[in-house]
Amino acid sequence: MQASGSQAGPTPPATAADAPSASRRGSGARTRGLLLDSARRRFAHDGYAATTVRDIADDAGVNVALINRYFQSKEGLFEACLKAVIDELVHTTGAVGDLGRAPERIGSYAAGLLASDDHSDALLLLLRSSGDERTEPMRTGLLRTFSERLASAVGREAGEPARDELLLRAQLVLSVAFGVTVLRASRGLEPLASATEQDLAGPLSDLVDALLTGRR
Amino acid sequence: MQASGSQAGPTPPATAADAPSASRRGSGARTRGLLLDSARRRFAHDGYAATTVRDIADDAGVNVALINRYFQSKEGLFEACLKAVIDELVHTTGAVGDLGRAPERIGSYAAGLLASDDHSDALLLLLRSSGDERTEPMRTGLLRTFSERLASAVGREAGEPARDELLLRAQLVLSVAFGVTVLRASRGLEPLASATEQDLAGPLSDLVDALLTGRR
Amino acid sequence: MQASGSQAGPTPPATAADAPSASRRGSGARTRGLLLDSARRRFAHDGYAATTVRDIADDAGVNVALINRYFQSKEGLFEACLKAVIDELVHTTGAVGDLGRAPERIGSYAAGLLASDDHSDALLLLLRSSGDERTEPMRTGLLRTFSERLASAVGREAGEPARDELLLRAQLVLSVAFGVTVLRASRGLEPLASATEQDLAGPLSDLVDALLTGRR
Amino acid sequence: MQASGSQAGPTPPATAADAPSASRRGSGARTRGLLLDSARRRFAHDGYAATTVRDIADDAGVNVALINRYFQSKEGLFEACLKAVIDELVHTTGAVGDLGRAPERIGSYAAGLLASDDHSDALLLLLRSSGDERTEPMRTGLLRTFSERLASAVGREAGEPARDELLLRAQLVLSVAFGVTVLRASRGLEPLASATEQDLAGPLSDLVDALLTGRR
DNA sequence: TATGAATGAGAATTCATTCAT
DNA sequence: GATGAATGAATTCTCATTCAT
Repeated sequence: MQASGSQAGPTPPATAADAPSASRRGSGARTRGLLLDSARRRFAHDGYAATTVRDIADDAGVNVALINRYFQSKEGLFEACLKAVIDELVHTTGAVGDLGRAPERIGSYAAGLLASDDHSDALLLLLRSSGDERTEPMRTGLLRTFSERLASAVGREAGEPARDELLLRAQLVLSVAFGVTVLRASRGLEPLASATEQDLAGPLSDLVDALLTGRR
Repeated sequence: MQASGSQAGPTPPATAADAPSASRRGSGARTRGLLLDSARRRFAHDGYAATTVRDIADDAGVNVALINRYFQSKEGLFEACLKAVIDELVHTTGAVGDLGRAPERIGSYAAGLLASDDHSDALLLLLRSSGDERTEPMRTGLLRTFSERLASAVGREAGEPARDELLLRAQLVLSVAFGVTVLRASRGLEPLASATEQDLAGPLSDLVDALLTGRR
Repeated sequence: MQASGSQAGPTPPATAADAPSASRRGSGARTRGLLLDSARRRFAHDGYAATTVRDIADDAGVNVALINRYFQSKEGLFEACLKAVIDELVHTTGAVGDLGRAPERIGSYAAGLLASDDHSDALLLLLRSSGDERTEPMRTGLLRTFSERLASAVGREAGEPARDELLLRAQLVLSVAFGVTVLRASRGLEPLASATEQDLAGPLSDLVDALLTGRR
Repeated sequence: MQASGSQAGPTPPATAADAPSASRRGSGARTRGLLLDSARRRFAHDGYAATTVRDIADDAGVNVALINRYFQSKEGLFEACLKAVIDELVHTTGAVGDLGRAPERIGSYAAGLLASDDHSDALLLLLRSSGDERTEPMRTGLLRTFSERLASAVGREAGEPARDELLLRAQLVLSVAFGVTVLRASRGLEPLASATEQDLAGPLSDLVDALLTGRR
């Protein structure tokens, strides 16, 4: 579920032959989308500083100068990616509230998230920084939102520990998500690296259960 | 537990008052150590590409050219940091085996690790890459070692689940460690950002308990 | 006979008046040519190590970064110069075979070669090395070709001495060419430094005659 | 016949164990000599700019800083080499006058010169420049002296051509010497590269004969 | 809208030289 | 006299960005 459509296999070079129709008129939006897609992948995997605008443009099969045309700057492109990712995640995780307090439902929801390449990239991107302080609040805001949703999804429940304690525990759940993403991105640590959604669902449910629905 | 002493806050400019005596002869080792220290911090927090050799040298209060003198290249310095960190962690986590199967002991041990700035930097560094493929095996090797130790620390126990399942669960515990480190590095996500060792110990013990020892 | 035209005195700064029109689109080849020209002169006269890419770019009236754009590296530019020079010389000296055995024809041909600034630069460049071993065969190959042509131009003749002896003598003729070039480059050794083509033709014919055709 | 004694094989690394006696006192002169020797070789073969003071010091088995101690600067060391070489050559070639007008004597004398590694280095060094204009006159002076000696060695003779014409021819003889040296330094052009003194003597005599003792 | 060409700032690295034992 | 340590000036190269078609 990328910002803009197309894209089947991973990192499609998007050759010029891709768009035989609509040669000029209105092709701007398409180009913009292609750039957003490849930028997200590059930024997520290599980090902001290690990514070259030329890398991105080449991946998108598009001239470099167009990055500045459509996004003003590399920084601007990064921000656009971040915004897109945040929107996506806010939307996707809106469902968390509906999951109710059942830990295994949260667990398998998380497992699904982590097993998808697209969502992995999204999480990864949230950990990347361009060095610009302005984007920090965006990132932190999303994390806060997310952990609050998670806390309140189970918070009505039982023992009702101190709010902060519950929030901390929710953030630990979040930590697992990021930790798994980050370790899986390293490629090479088996069995985690190639664990399927099914492999992850069980352990994650246990984990959520232990942290949030706490006896103790 | 850095290579060379001092170091309290982040990036100490190494004022002249740091070491008033022993000015030239034989001061090489000290300089090397200062560079390793500031490099570790910079690489861990900003990543390899975003870190400038000048940043590092300035932090260490030392001439830039000395980086090449002592480490051949920026890349060489990074590798040296990685090696140091790995040695440290292998050593530190050697104790894991002795922790026995008690989850709360593992939990509070992990809490101590995560609360220390030095160890946070170490974990963070493990996630950074200079782009050189040669360092990948070092990283992965440590992670493998670590997760195996963790698995076998509890493996003797009871039900003895399939080795891979246990390993996966151990790697999920590792994931939390990395996830927490990565989120805490963002600064700004409260209460996680300023949680103390005590705050973390409880939830982490629950987590370890659920993942490793647990009924399942 | 340079890659691109103009060029009278040494190091022409390529004033704006050089090419007022055709400002951007498609000007790449021209720029490449300007760089090749100034590089050849600089490398030939100052040697590889003593030549700065900035020198070359300034001589060509062009931004330094374009050297890397068009030739990848300083080394790449050097190699390109070498290739161009070799092609030129192989072509130019193809005529040697046609000169037949008449020594005065070879002598005056050589005189013409040595008196031309462009060809001097070509010979000089053949003596320069960037330190890269890969270019050695190119150089030696040309010298071999050249001396063989020279040898066989007269070889059909008379006594037909041992092939090696003849080749050695041909290489001595080559040596004179390089020696003269090298000494003339020093500027300051009169009358050699400012000897004209006519001044050189006679002595050189005698020399060729003595070495190659000769009674012996 | 190097500037300072010792030195058996080519490029002896001169290990510290070389001088077991006279540990300190008076070792300065020795060090100076070692440096001059290795500098000459390096400068001759690699050129001034491509040679690092560290190369030289390492070859000599001596600390780098001593170059500045004894010769003030890299430039100073180069000048010292040049002076030494010039003195040597002025002395050695003083004999030319005595050779009389017999071309074969001059030829075989030249052959001896070219076949010796030491003298090759000397000639090579004369073609190297540090970029400092001050050394130009030294070089040119020697060349002038030498060609005049050569001219007057045969000048008394017969036809007595115009002085300039004779001088030019003498300089062409010089050119062969430099040309051969330069081509032999390239290593790889056979048979010239490994021609012995005997191989060279004959052709060179012919050449000298044709150029200087000219019928014509 | 798109593109090749050009630019300038900044990065790592090398190197001659100087300092302080 | 000799040496390891340190320094600052250069040099090559990369890269985001802007220009002119």
